[in-house]
Formats: sequence, structure tokens, C-alpha cells
Amino acid sequence: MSRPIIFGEIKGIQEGDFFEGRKEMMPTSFHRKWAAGIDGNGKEGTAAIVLSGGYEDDKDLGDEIIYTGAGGNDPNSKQQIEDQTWSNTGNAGLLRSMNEGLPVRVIRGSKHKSEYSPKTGYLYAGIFSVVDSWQKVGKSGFKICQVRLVYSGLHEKRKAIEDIELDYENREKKRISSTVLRIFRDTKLAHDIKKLYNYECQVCGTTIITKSGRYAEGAHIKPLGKPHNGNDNTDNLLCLCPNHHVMLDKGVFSIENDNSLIGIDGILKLHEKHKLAITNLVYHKESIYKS
DNA sequence: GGGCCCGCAGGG
DNA sequence: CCCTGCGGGCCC
Repeated sequence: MSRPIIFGEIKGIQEGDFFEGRKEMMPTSFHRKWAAGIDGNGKEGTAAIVLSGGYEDDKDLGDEIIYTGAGGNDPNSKQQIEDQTWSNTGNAGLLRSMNEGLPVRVIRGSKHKSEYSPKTGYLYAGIFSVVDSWQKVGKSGFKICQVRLVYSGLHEKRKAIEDIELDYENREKKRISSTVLRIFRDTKLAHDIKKLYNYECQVCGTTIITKSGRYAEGAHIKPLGKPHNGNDNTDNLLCLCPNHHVMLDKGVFSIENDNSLIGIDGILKLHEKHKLAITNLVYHKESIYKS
């Protein structure tokens, strides 16, 4: 009788909530594991992680966290005694969460050495997104798997699935040029659409091959949230490359009812199983493209 | 503080 | 079934 894995916010639990021990997190599926830091698997993704000082190469900057994967760690000495691999269940889940833009709940424990960690027990730090992954040789001399997580909790509260931009300029004064990181997170529905098109852009046909799989973005024709109030339905979703996603959002081009493009050359490739709502196309042309 | 060992649920 | 894992309590 395994509990279901649940992504995103858990009903009745909010950012900043305190837990005395790991067991308290289990009944609600908030974090289903008793000892492991990573709750997830390669098939579904990782839904929650705990920072509890278990791995020496972790870094915590508050809204940005470098988290070390599981494996090769001696439970008593907390020293790496073997290389880590991405085939580890939890690590594979982190990769999947990155690829699919799934929200990851982050919990900080008292044993985690950071100004953000509590003195006792555990604190829910909110929703983060996995934005990067790599392998490197850790302090121990063994290979470790690491991911970069960036806070995206406000995004979640607004319940709008859209892009947010984080400006790193203010955080790191030494840095002359600012880095703008574009976080993309999508729903299961958007994931289905991307799979239908094999992650190929419906406008230009290109796909991006990353080390952890094919990458495309789910783009809404009629934007979500105010003031547009579009729906998160497949009849409002496209599978696009990042460039054409931005161009669609900025109204550089639009789509006619016969799938021909205006603003740029070409025609939208549409799978026979994928129907778009005419009302969404009309809305985009009138309110995004022409304005 | 560190070492030992029982621990539970999920995943293969 | 067996194995793993950023617990946790208890001992020294």
C-alpha cells in the first residue's frame, strides 16, 4: 500500500510550516520517505527533497540551492565511498522533474548547515524548480550528481503556468552583467502535447536534445492568468521551441484558422489527434498579435 | 561529538 | 522479495 506521489502544494500545508520529525510528513504524501532525502523516481519525477546536512557538497543560497543526489554515501561517516550515478531512483527523478518542469517541495532540516535552516525539526521552504544538472568530483574525490534548484513558490501561488524571470543582478554585486534565467514549468497536459510531437516545434520542426532527453516547451495560445484568462487545455496548447514560444507570447506571429502563419512564413504543423479551438486562435490574433 | 543499530516505506 | 536511504534514539 504505497501512497501516491503528489506534485506541487499539498492541501493544508504551506510554506514556512514546521515539522518536528520526518514521520509527520508522510501521511499527506508531503514527503513519503522516512530516511531518504529524495522522494521520487525516474518514471514520475521527484516531488520533494529534504536538506539535512547529509551531503557535504550541498550549497544553500536561500532562493537557489545546489543539491547533491543520493548514493555512494556511508550512512555513519556521511562520507562518499563510491561514485554517484543518475540511475539512482531519486537522482533519476530529479532529472525528470527538470525535464518536465515539475515543482519540487524543499524542506530544510536542523542538521543542514545554513542560515535558512531551523534550530530544531524541519521547515517547508516552498516550491522550487530544477533548472540544471551535472556531475562533478566532490570533496570526497568521488563523482557526485548535483542539481540546481531555484525558488518558484510565488509562481505557484498565482496558479498561473507561465514564465517567471529571476534577476541575479542584485544578489551578486560583483557580477557586472546580469544573468536572466528563464524558468519553464509545465503541466502534465503540456507534457502530453510535447510527447505527441516528439518535442519537435510545431512551427520550425526543430527539437533540442539535452543530456537528459528531448526538450520543448508547452505554449499557450490564449495566455493563462489575468487579463487573458486562457485555459490550460490541449485546444489552447502548442509544442514549440523556446524561440517560437517567445515569439508567440510577444505577438511576433499568429495563426490563422487554416493553420497558416501570419507575421512569419510557414504553416503550423498539427497532429491529427490535436485540435485547436478557433476562439483561442482568434483571441491571439486580435489581442496579442495586432496589439 | 561519533558510532551503532533498528527503523519504515517505496522501488526494482 | 530484497535493497536502499539527508532518521532517530541510545549508548559511550
